[in-house]
Amino acid sequence: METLTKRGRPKNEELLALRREDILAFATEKFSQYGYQRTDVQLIADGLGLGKGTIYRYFSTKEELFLATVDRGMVGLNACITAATASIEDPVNRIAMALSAFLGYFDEHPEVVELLIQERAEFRDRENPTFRLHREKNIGPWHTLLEELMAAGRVRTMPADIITGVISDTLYGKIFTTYFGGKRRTFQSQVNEVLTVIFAGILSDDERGKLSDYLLESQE
Amino acid sequence: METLTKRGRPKNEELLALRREDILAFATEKFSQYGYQRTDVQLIADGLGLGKGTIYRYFSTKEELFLATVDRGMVGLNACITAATASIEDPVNRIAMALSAFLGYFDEHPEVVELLIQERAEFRDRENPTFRLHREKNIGPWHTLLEELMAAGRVRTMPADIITGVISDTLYGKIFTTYFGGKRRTFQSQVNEVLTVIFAGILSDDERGKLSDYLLESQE
Amino acid sequence: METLTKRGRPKNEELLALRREDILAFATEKFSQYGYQRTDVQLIADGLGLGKGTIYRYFSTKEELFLATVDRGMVGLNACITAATASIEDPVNRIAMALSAFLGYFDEHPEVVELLIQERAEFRDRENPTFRLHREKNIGPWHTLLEELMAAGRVRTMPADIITGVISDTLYGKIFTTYFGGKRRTFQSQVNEVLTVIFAGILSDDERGKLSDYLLESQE
Amino acid sequence: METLTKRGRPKNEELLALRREDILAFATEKFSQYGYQRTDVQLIADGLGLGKGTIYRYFSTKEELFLATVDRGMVGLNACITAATASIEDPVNRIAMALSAFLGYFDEHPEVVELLIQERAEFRDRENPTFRLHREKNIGPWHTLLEELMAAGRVRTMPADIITGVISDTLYGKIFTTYFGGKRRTFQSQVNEVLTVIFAGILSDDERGKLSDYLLESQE
DNA sequence: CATGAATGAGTATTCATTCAT
DNA sequence: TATGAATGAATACTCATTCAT
Repeated sequence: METLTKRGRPKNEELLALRREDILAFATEKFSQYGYQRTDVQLIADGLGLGKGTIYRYFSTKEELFLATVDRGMVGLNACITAATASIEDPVNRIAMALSAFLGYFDEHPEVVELLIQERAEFRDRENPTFRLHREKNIGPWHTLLEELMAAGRVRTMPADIITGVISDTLYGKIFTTYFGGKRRTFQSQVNEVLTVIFAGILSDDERGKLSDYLLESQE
Repeated sequence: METLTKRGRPKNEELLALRREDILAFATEKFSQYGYQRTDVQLIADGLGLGKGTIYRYFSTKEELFLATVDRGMVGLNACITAATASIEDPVNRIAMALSAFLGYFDEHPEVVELLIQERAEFRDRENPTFRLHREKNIGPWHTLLEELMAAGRVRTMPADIITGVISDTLYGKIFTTYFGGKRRTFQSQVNEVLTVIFAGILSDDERGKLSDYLLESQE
Repeated sequence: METLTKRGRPKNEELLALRREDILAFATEKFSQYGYQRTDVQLIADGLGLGKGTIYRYFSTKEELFLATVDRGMVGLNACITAATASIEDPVNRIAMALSAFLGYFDEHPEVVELLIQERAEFRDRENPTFRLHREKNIGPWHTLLEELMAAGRVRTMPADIITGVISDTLYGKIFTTYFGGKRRTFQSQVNEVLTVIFAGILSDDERGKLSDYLLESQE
Repeated sequence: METLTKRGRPKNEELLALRREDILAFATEKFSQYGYQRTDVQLIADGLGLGKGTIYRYFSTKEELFLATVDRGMVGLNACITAATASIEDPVNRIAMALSAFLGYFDEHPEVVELLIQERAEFRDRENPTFRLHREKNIGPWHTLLEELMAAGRVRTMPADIITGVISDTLYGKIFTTYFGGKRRTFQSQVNEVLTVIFAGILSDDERGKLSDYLLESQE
């Protein structure tokens, strides 16, 4: 019957989504700034000029709010990698761009690194950490790509998940340790270091000769 | 320290034996089990059969107690690496053994990984995270070693700190991500994966041919 | 009330029918089920398919809504007693029927017992508890009746309000304590127990011999 | 080992019990004054000059504290009845004294009535309401007594639990309804009313003639 | 008229730290 | 010296009520 005579204040879906995004953006900032435990929900509400109850209308617990910020961060990462690699034809270059986009995303959004670390520390017992859910959802095409490159002799033959595993470890290790002690090097040099070592390890002898083609150029 | 000045029979051996080390060992277990925030000092006191006030006689705050457990973990790591590499003559093998000992230490002491993560999450603003203090204290000889290997043409020429940086990132990334989602592979295969990729990246062409010599042998 | 002035077909019979009575009936159920404090207005609105604001259009506060449910319960009690005694000629029988109807009402509507208890607990400071307002409004004719019975020698001579007081206490005591610990006996046996003891106490010696005439018959 | 060398601040059992009693006494006052819900634990702590945490050292939840006050009230009731009936030889008189002591206890401790009502309202779902636990624990000897009186022909023959049930209902009804609307009559006249009606109902014809012997004398 | 989004006062409970014994 | 009783600041979450649409 509601479909016929819509009564009462209509809800504005668009506005709701905007508000949700506003809350997540601000909560991301605060959680990354103070850590999960020390971020009072009141602080978030105040900072947004909202009542605390309003926050709880959108996220029923502080934990849910926090995990939603992590998810948002990973969605952003994925979008960034997709955008960066969309137009790259050459598969090896695609991989290089993906690594670069991955590091670039966290370079531009260090707050997301904090969220990952906080999640790891405070919710260690979660069965499926957010980053892992996203990794599993998005890793498939890269495995396919690597296997094609192996077949074409451009990458050394080995199980694809060893490669993505090491890459993943390296990248996560890098973002964690980088922000562990403050940035020490430029984004560009970080990317090149990773590419230099990892590509040297996985590329076939032929491709290894062209390694410098895949590095970021100095932006003088 | 009592061993020097103690004369006569102490009144209560048993109680004297309960000291810093006992507290730290138990606190390590609990902090890694429940996380920093959720570990009550009371819990630690109870588990040791001590009064809460006694804990505070050894460590003046909970934070100090926690950081002391992290430090204890790093001291243990260093001792482990030193012991593992002490009798190895060949420098490349020493490096391989150090990597192996590093991974092996955290494999045997996953609780120390937790401590590092907890420290990172809860005390992000510390100027000098414990692991970094220890890294800086112990990295020097390895840089020297690498430079000698470069001079001898066994390792590709590049700044030594890039190599140790990548190794460090890889290792930390590995210990973090490994315990992120539960262990996925055996210790041995982890070590070999790391060695395979990293040594392929840093060794000179000659040495790369002998890569398999440095891997752990299957323990069938 | 609409029945007088309504002309033409109302726009939405169904919605008009949802009114005070529907809200009160549902609120009675919920208040008795969860207690005053733990019954959210939202719960009532949801259960009725109404907006929360709509509830507030009928009752300006939660307290007002609650007290209206208690009043409704007492109105129902009164109607029940009136109906049960309307056609009884013999005054002693009328009293027996009134007691029976009283117990019967709460037997059939245990939710009203809850409302009385909740009112007592949550609004103790009200000058005039709902049940008392109704008692005072309806007790007069019973006093008159008792006095006539005393004059006729069928009831022992004593102040009528002592009798109604004890009866009232007994009945309220019974409904409270019955639902205190779950029902323990059948409605019929409860009525007979009360009648046995109370009538034995108030009836004259002559009438006491006929006591069994006033008891409920077994419904085998 | 503690038995030998007792270390640390010794606990003073006596003081602990005193403190517990102080807390219960004050909490009884406040719970009966404001009701369970509206009594802030802070209010109790403040009123006692204690920290809120101290209250929680003695009672781990507000609910536990509250239920302990109810239990304390029932223990007091029992002690009062025991003391009042201890030296009474005549069994019928013992019963009269017990009823009198019961009503007298609640007359002197109206706050306990409030606790019972609050318990009923807020914890309706408890399997064993406090008053019932105590009733069941203490009712046995009274049943025995009544059965002996029946055998001796002093009380009409009927199941003893019907008598104690009606008495219990009447008494609880009286204390509830009395405090429902404020005291209306003196303690003495209440007792006599109850005795008059109930004893008339349960005593044998012989004993009924001596009913006035069991009533409280006017205290001119 | 009807709605439900927004609000924010209100509250039980925890736990690091102190200090009297 | 060792203890553990006492403390009170800190904080997530609820829900009656309002009011813009």
